Amino acid sequence: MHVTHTNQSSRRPTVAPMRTLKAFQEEFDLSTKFLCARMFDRHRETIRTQKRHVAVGNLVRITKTTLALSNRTGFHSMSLRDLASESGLSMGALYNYFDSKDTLLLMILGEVAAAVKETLSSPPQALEHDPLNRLRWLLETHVYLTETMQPWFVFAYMEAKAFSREGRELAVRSELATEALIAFALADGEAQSVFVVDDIDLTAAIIKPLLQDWYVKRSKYRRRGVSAEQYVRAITSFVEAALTR
Amino acid sequence: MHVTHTNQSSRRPTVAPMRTLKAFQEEFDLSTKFLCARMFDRHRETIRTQKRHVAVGNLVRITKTTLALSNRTGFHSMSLRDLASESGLSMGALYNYFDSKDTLLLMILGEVAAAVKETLSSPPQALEHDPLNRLRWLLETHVYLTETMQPWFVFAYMEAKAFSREGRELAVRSELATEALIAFALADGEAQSVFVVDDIDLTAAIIKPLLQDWYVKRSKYRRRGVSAEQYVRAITSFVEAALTR
DNA sequence: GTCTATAATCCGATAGAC
DNA sequence: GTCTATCGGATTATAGAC
Repeated sequence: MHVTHTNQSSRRPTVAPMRTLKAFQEEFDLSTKFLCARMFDRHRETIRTQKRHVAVGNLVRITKTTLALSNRTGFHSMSLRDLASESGLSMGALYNYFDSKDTLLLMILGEVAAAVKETLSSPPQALEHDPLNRLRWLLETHVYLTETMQPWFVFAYMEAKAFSREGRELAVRSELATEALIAFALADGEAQSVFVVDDIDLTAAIIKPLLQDWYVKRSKYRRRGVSAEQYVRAITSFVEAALTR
Repeated sequence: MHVTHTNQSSRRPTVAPMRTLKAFQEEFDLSTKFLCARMFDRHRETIRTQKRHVAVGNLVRITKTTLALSNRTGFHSMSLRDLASESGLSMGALYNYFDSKDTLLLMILGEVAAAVKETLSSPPQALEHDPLNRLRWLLETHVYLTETMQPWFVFAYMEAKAFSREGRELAVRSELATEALIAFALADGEAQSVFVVDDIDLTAAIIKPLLQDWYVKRSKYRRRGVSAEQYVRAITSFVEAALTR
């Protein structure tokens, strides 16, 4: 483990040691199995199968297949017959886990929103008065989070608009929350003269797409051999150069 | 008309006068009517209606309705019945203009790709050896282009993956072309010591989402009262601050 | 709890009248 | 050129056997 040398007096504080993707994944369990277990707990009353290990196992198969098929051609064009045959369950069995196709969508969206909230809203205490490193932590954690749950985030990004008002609002709220966290770090940095920011909200708004591109265009970066760590470094140095004059 | 004062010796060259959105729209005719007229010319052999003004008028109604319905819930979930009733044409009449739903998708994608190519591949001659202002021109022109054709670009962005290999490849090629234009300006600026760029392709790749966010998240910026001109200024100063140390 | 079989509906596409 | 009517097939959702 490295030791952080913060040097507030120099114009360019030293870089806090970056977590690796692996370290992040050891800190937060975001495995499909774990996420589906939470999904089961959250929808116990509507899921007819009550044996926990059976239900969770089937939810894993349902979720994995749904994400795979939807991210190829869209949730609406995925038929429940395809989902049934690809996941190894029957049509009738599927309806033990959700009462409509829309509900399935909302169950997945719900877990994405919950993961964002849980992961991003607890920055380390030590960074409370250190806006530069809090921004770094935010960018890094977001990239690692979306890297770990990539198919989930692509799904949420592409399909949120397609269904009920409830789904759309969930997505909008989640997105605005992330932007608010960025804006907060920017405002703090501005107040401490660490950053030079003209319009805080607008700047936060244009930092956001840098985070989204990582999972939306994941295949592009994979083709070019860019790792999550490299991407974090790239956007971090880009953003910091833009914010510190 | 303003006169451009380029001052290559100073570290921060003076800003070239920015076109307004209106000036751009007077330079390029990107009205739905004009785009549908080109669409008619390009598909004359498969469109059964031969009277030009009739065909173009109906293509306008078809296109406008398709973009409106698709951008709300996705192209695949828009039924041809919805398209017929909303556009005021009958199911049968629609099939005079395309032979399948996929063809309709490709017709729209084709006009988007053509508009990108035509608009972005002819930067003013005066900017040939001026990477800073060529980058500015590129960002500005892209924002104005996508502002003018916003529903078209959202459609291309969201639906390209959903259909045939042909449609996907069209979208990927068009996207990479834009990225190459950015990369070219960056490489040029690096060679002239105007920019400091570590990894040219990666930097170009992360500038791209700044351009896409303008049309993908258009409603967010509308809600906040951000104009196209303001957005251009925001991303231009952000990018330039990041590139010039 | 899961399966098979089927109901009820909606879809893209076409044929033929006008 | 456009409309109405209709075909074959696919879709979501359910009923009932095991």
